[in-house]
Amino acid sequence: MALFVQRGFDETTVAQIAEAAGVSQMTFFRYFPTKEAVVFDDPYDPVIADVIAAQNPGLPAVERVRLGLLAAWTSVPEPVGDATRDKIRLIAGHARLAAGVWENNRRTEDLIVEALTGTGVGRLEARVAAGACLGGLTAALLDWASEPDGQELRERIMTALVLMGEPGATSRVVQ
Amino acid sequence: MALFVQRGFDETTVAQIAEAAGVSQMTFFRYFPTKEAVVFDDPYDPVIADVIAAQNPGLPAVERVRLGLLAAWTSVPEPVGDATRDKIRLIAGHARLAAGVWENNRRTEDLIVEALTGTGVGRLEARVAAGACLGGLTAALLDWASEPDGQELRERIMTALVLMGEPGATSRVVQ
DNA sequence: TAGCAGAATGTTAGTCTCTAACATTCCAGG
DNA sequence: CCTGGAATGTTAGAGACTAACATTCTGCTA
Repeated sequence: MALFVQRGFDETTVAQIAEAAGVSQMTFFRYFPTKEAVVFDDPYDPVIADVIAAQNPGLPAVERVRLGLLAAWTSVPEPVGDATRDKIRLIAGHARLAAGVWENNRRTEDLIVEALTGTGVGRLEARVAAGACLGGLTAALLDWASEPDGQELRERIMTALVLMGEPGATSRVVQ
Repeated sequence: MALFVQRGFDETTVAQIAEAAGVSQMTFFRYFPTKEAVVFDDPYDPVIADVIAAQNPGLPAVERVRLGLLAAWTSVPEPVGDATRDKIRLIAGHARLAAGVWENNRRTEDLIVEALTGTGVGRLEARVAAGACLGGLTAALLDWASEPDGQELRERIMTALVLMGEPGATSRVVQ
């Protein structure tokens, strides 16, 4: 990550990473399936599915996902150091990496879809709801990273999730 | 595209494509910057921005984007042949290509953001609105391709856009 | 019609990511 | 000590893409 931040993603070769780590190129690929994987090593969050499933089933699917994500983010502590910010900034400034975020989001999307269809929501509706909310969330994330100032990430995400809904609807969140 | 559909994207080499086209490998790269570019050669739609800008400025940004896209899709004729369906199916079944859709969506997202901020919407709000709506739309598109049956694409997209909004709000569309 | 300029295409050689097959070193337990 | 498995290394190669340079093709002019 240090090399990426310093010289850029494309400009850093796997050979250089391996050398900096005092290891052979082969060993690098045994730990990371691809060069991109170094950037996308986020732990995956199964809590999200549970929180979404817990939202009021009487609401439209989009609202349940939105309120669920909102609830999930309020309970998560702000773990954002410079490293995370650098990482997201790196991603935001690189079209190929930014697209790569979606390879990761897909797992989360599937998880959300599963949680929704399990409670009787139609498949298309579930997919659209998940895709829309993750789309808004990701846009906010990348937007946050592109800014020089240091506003809190969580606050920004919360704002984004609120912006996505009808005014006043946030009072229906189930923790 | 025929080779991709027949043997798969990863299994088809540029050398094979070039040979099938009766051309050298070098010439291939002079027409397509990357192998992926063969799949993503959609013409870009500047109409979208105009239609979105035309929506009622009193509504929240997400609603304006949503209703704008809805209006844009109703006016577009259904141009979906087998070729298009094959293409989308190919993308939907390949994680890397599916993520690549977002490299394309980015242009559209920027266009929408520009249209919104031009009428006084805040940048974050505009980005989130655009990201969310494109997220839902893309989810519907990929979901459509993954199905065996032949429901109309436009109908599917319309349904998706309606599902994203509050019930009854669609009456506010401005053509 | 000959010839010329520029566009299109080809050749060659190379870099870089990633894979596979096989060899080597390291380390814990018997 | 020594032995078996894990971690690491070496070598060779496929495949996407780039750069420098050579060649052919095409349309236009003298």
